[in-house]
Amino acid sequence: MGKFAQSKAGAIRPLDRAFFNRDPRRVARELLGKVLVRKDERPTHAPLTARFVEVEAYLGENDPAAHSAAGRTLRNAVLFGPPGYAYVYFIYGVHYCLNVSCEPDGTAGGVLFRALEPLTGTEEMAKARGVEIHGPKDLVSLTNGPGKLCEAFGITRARDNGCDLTSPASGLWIGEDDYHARGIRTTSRIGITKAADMPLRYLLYGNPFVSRKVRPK
DNA sequence: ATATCGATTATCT
DNA sequence: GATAATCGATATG
Repeated sequence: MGKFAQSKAGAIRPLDRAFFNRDPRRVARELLGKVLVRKDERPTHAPLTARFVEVEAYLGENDPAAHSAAGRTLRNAVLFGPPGYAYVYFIYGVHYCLNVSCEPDGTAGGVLFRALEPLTGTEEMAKARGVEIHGPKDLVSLTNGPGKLCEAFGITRARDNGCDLTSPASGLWIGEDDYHARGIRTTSRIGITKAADMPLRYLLYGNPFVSRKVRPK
């Protein structure tokens, strides 16, 4: 654990598949406060953990902004499969983004992971990101964006697309501890042009690790 | 503080 | 051949 880690995670229990076998809006809201875990095969290797503070729901074939809007392709096949699996895509020729599939097999729908609050393994995350951490405020830049969090966790399509996020055996999974998420807000989604006004972005209001600030109204 | 812009490639039309 | 669920750098108020 890095010397600037802010909060601790208690014992982390994996979420079950039923958690993801629901409407992506419900999954998105309830993912806030849960924990993303990366633990690779090396026994001496400390796990990377970080708490969800910002996600977006994508509604499958009825959502013009979703990658699944035009039907199943090789790229988006995971979204059409069973719930609880990682959909990783490559964007702008530069970045990876990570989603979890939702709803039953045959129904597309997913949640994009937009920002996390790092808990443990921050030194390795900084190394993966190519940044230096001099103080607590620098931790923000590790995981406050969908491309950044993938870089911090070493997530690529070749390595992680299709992996089971309900199983610690997969090395990348989602769990819960006793943390209770407070101050959930919704806004429109970021960076899209179609269906840009739907309020499907979920975040912890005031949390410094979200990708963009939200002004009070 | 906000705005604009270039990078770089898998994927689909 | 065009596009893209981003990021970091640079410019400007």
